[in-house]
Amino acid sequence: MNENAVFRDDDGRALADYPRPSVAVDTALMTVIPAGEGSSAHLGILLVRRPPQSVGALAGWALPGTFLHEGETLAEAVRRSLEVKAGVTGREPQQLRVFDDPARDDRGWVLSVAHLDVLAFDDLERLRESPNTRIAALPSRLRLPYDHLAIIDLATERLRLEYRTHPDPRGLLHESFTISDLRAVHEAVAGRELQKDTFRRLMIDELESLPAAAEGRRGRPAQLFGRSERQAE
Amino acid sequence: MNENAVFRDDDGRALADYPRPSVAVDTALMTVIPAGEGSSAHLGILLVRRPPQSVGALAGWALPGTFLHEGETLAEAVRRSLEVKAGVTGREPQQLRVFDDPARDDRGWVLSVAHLDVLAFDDLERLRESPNTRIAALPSRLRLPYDHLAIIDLATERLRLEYRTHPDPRGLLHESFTISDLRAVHEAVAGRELQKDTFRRLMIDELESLPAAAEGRRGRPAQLFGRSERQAE
DNA sequence: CAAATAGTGTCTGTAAGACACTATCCC
DNA sequence: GGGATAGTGTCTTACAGACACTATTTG
Repeated sequence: MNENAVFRDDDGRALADYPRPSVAVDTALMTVIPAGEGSSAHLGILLVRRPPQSVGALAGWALPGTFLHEGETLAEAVRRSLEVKAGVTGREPQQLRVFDDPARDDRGWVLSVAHLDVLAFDDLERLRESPNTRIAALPSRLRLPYDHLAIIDLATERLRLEYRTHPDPRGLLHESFTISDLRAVHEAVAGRELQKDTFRRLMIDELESLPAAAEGRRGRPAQLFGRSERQAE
Repeated sequence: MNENAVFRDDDGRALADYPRPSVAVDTALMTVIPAGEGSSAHLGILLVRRPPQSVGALAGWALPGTFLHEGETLAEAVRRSLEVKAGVTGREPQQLRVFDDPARDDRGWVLSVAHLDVLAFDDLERLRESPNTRIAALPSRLRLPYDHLAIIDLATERLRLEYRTHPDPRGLLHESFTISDLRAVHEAVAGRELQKDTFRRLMIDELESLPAAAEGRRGRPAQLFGRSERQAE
């Protein structure tokens, strides 16, 4: 501890003199919803039902969030909020930006640090029965409170950047997959169709081929790939 | 105000129940120091002298920063700290990230939101006489407190990204300049030499040529350019 | 003239995009 | 064989990087 600077800031005022804001975290937990009948794979976002006492004029769904506790890092607060509110274990929450409009929350002075986290759809399957969570397809027409729509936009943009140059940096696929599987994920993230030949040549160097082919599908069986070490870069 | 949710969070606890962190801003105000005798143009960072009561084991220089005041946005706090600590008017503070290690500041629980801002060297000239500020060349061997070295690295990286694809997004040059001037700035930001022919062809489409040539220099006079509208993109 | 800097012509290698073809499975 | 999907050959275009040349000034 610094003996000279007993809780004083650079301006010489004691820290306790300043009013302090509440600091919250809000998380866009994104996933790729697999293709169903008539729909191709698409982005999804985890929403949680807001408890009755905090429901205002807006709809009852929101991004999971919580207030930062003392002695806790932001990432820890994000993981805690995902666990408590949705029973989901997050992975690598990544900061997007701080929302700092002093009037953004009518409950008081609340800063919110927006985060992005990503989980494979399988890991979210268990939420299917819970009435307090949902996975909404994007773009969503739901009305969300605070800056949550802006957070989702930022998160989508960040995710697109990450997937633009790497096969599966966030682990949306599991141990083995075909290049078609991977392309479906990329098309969902990018929000547009990708050419199969160009895509293959772009990704093939960063994948590790497995000694097996996909089974039980139509057409010529495809080579299976795994995540190579290079993906971490 | 929301009548139903009288200062309660989503978990039903009153906001006042939670201890709140102090929130600070720290700013990497960067510039490009023009070429002198024997040295080419290079990046510089504004440092301010820390007042005696806050000086700990580390050296007496730090990035300018302050605590966030009530009712203030982060950008406003950044501008205020630049004005108060260095007499400088900042431009467009941009968030880099939140430093959130609970133990990062031994004065207490302090989150710091790191920012990047940029000023042309001319606008910093007036600081020359002040003993409480300095513009340090980068990379600096100074020992700085807290996470300030990490902030500078982040800021440098961000600046490189911005200048990689645009002529002068942050206004490091004034109304008119030659492509050589512009290249000197880019070499300072990138930290390496750039080829003059490739650089010219990369930038020329985003510049607006002025009906004049540079005077008072050696060699063939160069065309002058201004910032075109496209630079805002 | 020489020195110095501005600006251009042009070749090379790489890579994305696009089209068309071949390959191999299931029914 | 027909349908479906996997995978490749190859052409075009674009563009960064590099080298060498020409252009225009000052001293």
